[in-house]
Amino acid sequence: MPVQAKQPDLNIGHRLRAVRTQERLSQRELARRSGVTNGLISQIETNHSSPSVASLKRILDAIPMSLAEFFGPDSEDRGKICFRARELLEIDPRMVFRNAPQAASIALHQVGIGPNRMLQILHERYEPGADTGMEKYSHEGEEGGFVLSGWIELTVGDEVNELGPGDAYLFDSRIPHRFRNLRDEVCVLVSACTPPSF
Amino acid sequence: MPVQAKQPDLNIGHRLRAVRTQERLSQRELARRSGVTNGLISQIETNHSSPSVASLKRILDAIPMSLAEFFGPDSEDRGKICFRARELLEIDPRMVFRNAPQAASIALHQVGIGPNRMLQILHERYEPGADTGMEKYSHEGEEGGFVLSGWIELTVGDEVNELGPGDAYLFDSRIPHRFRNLRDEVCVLVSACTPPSF
DNA sequence: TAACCCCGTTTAAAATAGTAATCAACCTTG
DNA sequence: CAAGGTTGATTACTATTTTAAACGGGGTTA
Repeated sequence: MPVQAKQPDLNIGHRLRAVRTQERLSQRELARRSGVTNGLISQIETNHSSPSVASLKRILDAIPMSLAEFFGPDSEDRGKICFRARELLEIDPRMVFRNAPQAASIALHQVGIGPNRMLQILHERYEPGADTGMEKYSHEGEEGGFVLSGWIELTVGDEVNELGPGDAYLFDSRIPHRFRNLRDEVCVLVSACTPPSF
Repeated sequence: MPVQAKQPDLNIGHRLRAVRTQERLSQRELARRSGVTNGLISQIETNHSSPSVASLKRILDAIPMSLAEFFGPDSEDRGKICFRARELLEIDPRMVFRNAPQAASIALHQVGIGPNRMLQILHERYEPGADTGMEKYSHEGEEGGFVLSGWIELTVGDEVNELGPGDAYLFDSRIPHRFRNLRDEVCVLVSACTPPSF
């Protein structure tokens, strides 16, 4: 039986071993939980066999970890953890919303500084009349938020809604979208996107 | 040859057909570009065969699309975008914080339902004395949040901080962490993590 | 109608993934 | 040191994927 490395670029074996050991599981224990044999896990981790996605899913389900997570990018860096209210990074809205008619009346405060994060959290404040303009489309990922006070009109694709306190949103960043404050009252919200788009 | 559906839950076939047709490619054309046979693509799309990850990768490379993208949230699915305050999904804190001494006094409301999202946004409410317990370590990704009112003690690794209104945090989910409300006042915050861990 | 070109599906053979069992090596504990 | 437990790796054997080549259908053109 010739033994040969099958997928040098797609190192499933290394990744699987990494997640398994991080979970402090033995091959046998993971095999028991996932319903495959320990031999298979050994072969996968040593790249002696390239699993079917069905098998890989069964194994990851026992972690549990999604296939998307498994194939996703390794997060690496660390940095500051806590940020005081006045430490938040103020961001110029005109740098973000290029063609916004009323960008000046938007205040953005970002949690953390590094561009190397997977998650970007913003405190956003929209004065009456504030308008981001229709953003063509940003990068892959998702964007969501939670309205704290006031009202904001959110346009995503051809869907339009006005959200109030306690309301929230979540959408695919690739769809063109726009935020507008139509009311006389300031609107405040907390948003998050992944990965950072600016 | 008995024909049977193999993976009803993990509908690779449907997904692959979706991305292929969106690329305006025929099975044969995609087969030519990826180096597999058109028959295989047909069988995968009809769920008559469950591909190895190696095969799936070869096919996706010809799109091109990463495995993470492929298994990520459906780029096509019509997820809801806006969620009214009372539509938020209430989550049982005991399901999230397994060994929490005071999990019952934590209220969690999630934006969106699907487990297939890249971004999980939560509205969290900690009663006085609430405690998540030290979470051993969750999965890869980042976690961040923004304190709206009250005070919360956040322990990440060996770093301890108490955060108040306007303060925020952001850290690597793999580091053990804990939230505790030491005060007499309710603490409310909005958090986000990527990717979803539950 | 026939001849052609594309499409997606199906079929028998070849290649490979997956199983069950065994192996040697490493800890513990007595 | 020996017994009993664990670990990860390896081996024949079986089940499944994957290939290569057909099949049947729907257009277009002559």
